[in-house]
Amino acid sequence: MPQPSSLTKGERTRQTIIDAAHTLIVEQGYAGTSMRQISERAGLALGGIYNHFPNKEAIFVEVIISKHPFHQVLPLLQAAPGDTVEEFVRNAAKRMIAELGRRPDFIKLIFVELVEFEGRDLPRMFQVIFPQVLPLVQRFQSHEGELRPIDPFILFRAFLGLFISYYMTELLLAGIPAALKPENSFDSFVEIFLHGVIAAKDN
Amino acid sequence: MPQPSSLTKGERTRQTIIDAAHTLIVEQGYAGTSMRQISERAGLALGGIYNHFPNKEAIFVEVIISKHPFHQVLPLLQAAPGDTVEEFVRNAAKRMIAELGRRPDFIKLIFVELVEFEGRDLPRMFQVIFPQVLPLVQRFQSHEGELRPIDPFILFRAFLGLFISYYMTELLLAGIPAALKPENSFDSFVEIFLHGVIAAKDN
DNA sequence: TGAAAAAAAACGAACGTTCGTTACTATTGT
DNA sequence: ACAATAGTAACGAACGTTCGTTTTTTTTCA
Repeated sequence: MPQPSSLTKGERTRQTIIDAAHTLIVEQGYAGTSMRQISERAGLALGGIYNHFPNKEAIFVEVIISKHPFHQVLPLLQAAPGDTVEEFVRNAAKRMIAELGRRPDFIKLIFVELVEFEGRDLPRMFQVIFPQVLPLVQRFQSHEGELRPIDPFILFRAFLGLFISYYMTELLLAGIPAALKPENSFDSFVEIFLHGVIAAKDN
Repeated sequence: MPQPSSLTKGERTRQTIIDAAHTLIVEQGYAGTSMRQISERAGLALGGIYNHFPNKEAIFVEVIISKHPFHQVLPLLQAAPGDTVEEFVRNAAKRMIAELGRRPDFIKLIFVELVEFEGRDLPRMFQVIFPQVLPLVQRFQSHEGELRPIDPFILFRAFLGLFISYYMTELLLAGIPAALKPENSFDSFVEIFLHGVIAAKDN
């Protein structure tokens, strides 16, 4: 019975494999995940996988490319509303952290990439991701007058680093006594970044 | 009679194993490193390792505890000179990035920890590391008057995040066309952080 | 001190298991 | 129909670990 789907069966199975591999690689890393685990989670026989991918590494290259956090986060950031740079930064940061919170495995995929694919596919990843970053940099550039004279690409790096590390430490602190964790960390991070980049008002 | 000043043979071998495992785990991750690789690099027969460690995981727990970057970085930061907060931040950041540059494997060990030991030994790690962080937070606290009213622990998180991510992106950008990389990134990062945290001078 | 006894450490083969991959056959989708 | 997709079984290699044994280091006691 042909399902009312524009996708062919093979394409759907291929996506199932990618999804299964994705959740496994996030939980266990690349070397820690076996083809048998993938086939099991995908509801497929071991041999069947090789109709869709030539080998294990090809699966994970596809996982990292298609599931890369930047695909979801960057457009979200770029579309953040805000006429002033302050509004823009606040909204962009809020969006990013909300998205990271919704998908906690985003960050871990980057780590797996760094740990197990460094020097192999990392340059390729960046060729895919980097062009998407540029429009966001321009978004900073458009507020040039309101900002300190800092290279907009550095602005972007600082922005990303600050809020990714906010999210990371927030994760780490999950196992720490709550008494030590201050409230409103998020707002403080926004404050630090805003004051760090906004030009002093001369009036 | 055991010499109190010199290490016993077993202790020396144990350290050799830890060192070998450390370099391998940084290069390949935990699951990607085999006991045979460790034994080979340590110049030891495969079976000999088990005179010093009960199993593979015990080795890596020891690696992560004894080689954790914070052991080296935190004291360095705490001892950073500077009477004003500006001098302190600048020197501390400089020291940290210099140390990270000298030992590029520091960061990767944290990634391996996060990817492959998450939820297992991470709480224990933090029990070891966290007490070392507190004196550094106090270092920020001592400059309270010069700073915006931000929780000092958040200050510390922002500081670490900003400069670790400076270092990370600097690494990533190694594969990117040099034309896109602005000069003096480091100083810009320091500027952003300083302006972000220093109270506005009222004069 | 120095030989004997004990303990620790190193060895290398072998264990059972799991790994990624392949070959081949059966089934399915279009 | 026939290509695409699924399943089954098997391959050799590598995995972590254990084994009995030998070698080296440390301790004991004259």
